[in-house]
Amino acid sequence: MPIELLRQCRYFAGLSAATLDDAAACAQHRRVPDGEFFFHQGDEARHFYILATGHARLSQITPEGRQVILGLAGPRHEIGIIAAIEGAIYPLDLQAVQACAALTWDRAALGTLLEAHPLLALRALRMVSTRFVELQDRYRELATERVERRIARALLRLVVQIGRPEATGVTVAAPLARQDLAEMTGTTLFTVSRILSAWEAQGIISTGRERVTLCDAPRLTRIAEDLPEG
Amino acid sequence: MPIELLRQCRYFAGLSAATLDDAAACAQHRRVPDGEFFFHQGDEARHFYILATGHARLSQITPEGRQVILGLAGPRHEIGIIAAIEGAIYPLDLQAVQACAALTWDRAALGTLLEAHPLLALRALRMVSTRFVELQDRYRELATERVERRIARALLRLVVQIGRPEATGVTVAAPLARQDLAEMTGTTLFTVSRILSAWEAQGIISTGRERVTLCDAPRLTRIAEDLPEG
DNA sequence: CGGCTTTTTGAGGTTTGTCAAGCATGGTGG
DNA sequence: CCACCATGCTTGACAAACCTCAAAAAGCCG
Repeated sequence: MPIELLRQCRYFAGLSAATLDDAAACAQHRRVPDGEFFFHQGDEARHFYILATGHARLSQITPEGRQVILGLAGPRHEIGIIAAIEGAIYPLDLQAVQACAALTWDRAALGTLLEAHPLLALRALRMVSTRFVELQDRYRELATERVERRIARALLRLVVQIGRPEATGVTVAAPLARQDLAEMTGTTLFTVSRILSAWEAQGIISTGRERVTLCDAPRLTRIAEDLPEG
Repeated sequence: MPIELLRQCRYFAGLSAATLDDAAACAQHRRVPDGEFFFHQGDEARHFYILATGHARLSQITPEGRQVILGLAGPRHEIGIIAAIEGAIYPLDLQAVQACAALTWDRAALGTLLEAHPLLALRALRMVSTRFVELQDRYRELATERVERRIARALLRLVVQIGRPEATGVTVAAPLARQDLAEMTGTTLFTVSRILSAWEAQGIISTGRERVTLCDAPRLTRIAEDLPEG
């Protein structure tokens, strides 16, 4: 079963059976109940995780106590490869927003794996680089776009990343409060509420308590990209 | 001479003489005149650079043509390790803001080096991770801080990174227009101008055309961190 | 000096944040 | 099953931060 998960995640995808076997052999299982933290910002980075079930929030806290959500992770997502680096510390919090199960490797296991399979080091580099580019794009977005478009893009990302298809549209499969969306887009829960209400009135989305369902993706994409109304 | 530069930059610092020799052996030299581009966003990433002299701007362009500056690079800075990854493309522009000289490695040389010295792959991972964390902190800053504090922090970073000590303070050693600071902090040149004028009136900085000198670093730090006036 | 770019400053408008009050929702325990 | 409660959500009024645009001043270079 772990092997299947490895095969499906990007980090191990397409690697040799030997590599997967080695990786699975030294993996451990960990369960984290809803609301609990996998780790905190500032902790020494001892473990690399691959989520099997549940969703978790990647966030930072400002010195003033304000939270910034950098993303949500779901099944098959890799988190904390920084643990491969000696002396590294986690740069953010990872908190379960649902009960989660994950595979995990400690530094020793990771070190052995990377030595035995040098390709894994390049994969790690590629993974971090990819994340870096994504973050860079979001930095640009935050620096140049208005709130409505930022929320539109955040929602589209969430739907792609952790969406669950339903009769009326695609629902974000993790609990998602207005406050969460605000902390993802650098705005306030009030502004998010106003914008979601407006979209709901136009039939673009349907919402509920901690729930957002995207009904008209093309329309939201037009808002996100500022294309002409079709 | 190249070896000396390698020894001083973070990526190669502390590595064995054999590694440095190998790296120097396959390095090439490149000069880039003021205003020209090392590479463009979207180009296939073929080269890794270490700047020897001059300063260069890391920037992105939005689809609407608005520029966002992600940082300035100076001597000893490493840029484009992403070239180690097959098929990667540069995620940003690198443009000389002064005449620059750099050491550069192409993908083939980089591949050979990384294979011969596996530590270099982990170093690369560490470097990208460090940059990632820095970017993440700036993302948080942009999401939560007001303009004045963002400009204060940007200026403090520039002074640390590429500052040149002078009689009256520390000057940012690259040409730095109000527009540049605006594009670094997600605001407009008008707002930057107003804020710099206010700081100059208080004796915190002194400015000129495309020049900023920090005179009272503790005071600017208090603005950046929102500490009480001392 | 003359022409170019950069910078300053002002006036006015828009977006967005702040705060207060009340409403909806979903779970819980009687 | 229903009342209750905690939590999340909505909406309004207002204020503040910031942007936009215009015009003119200042600095630099030939």
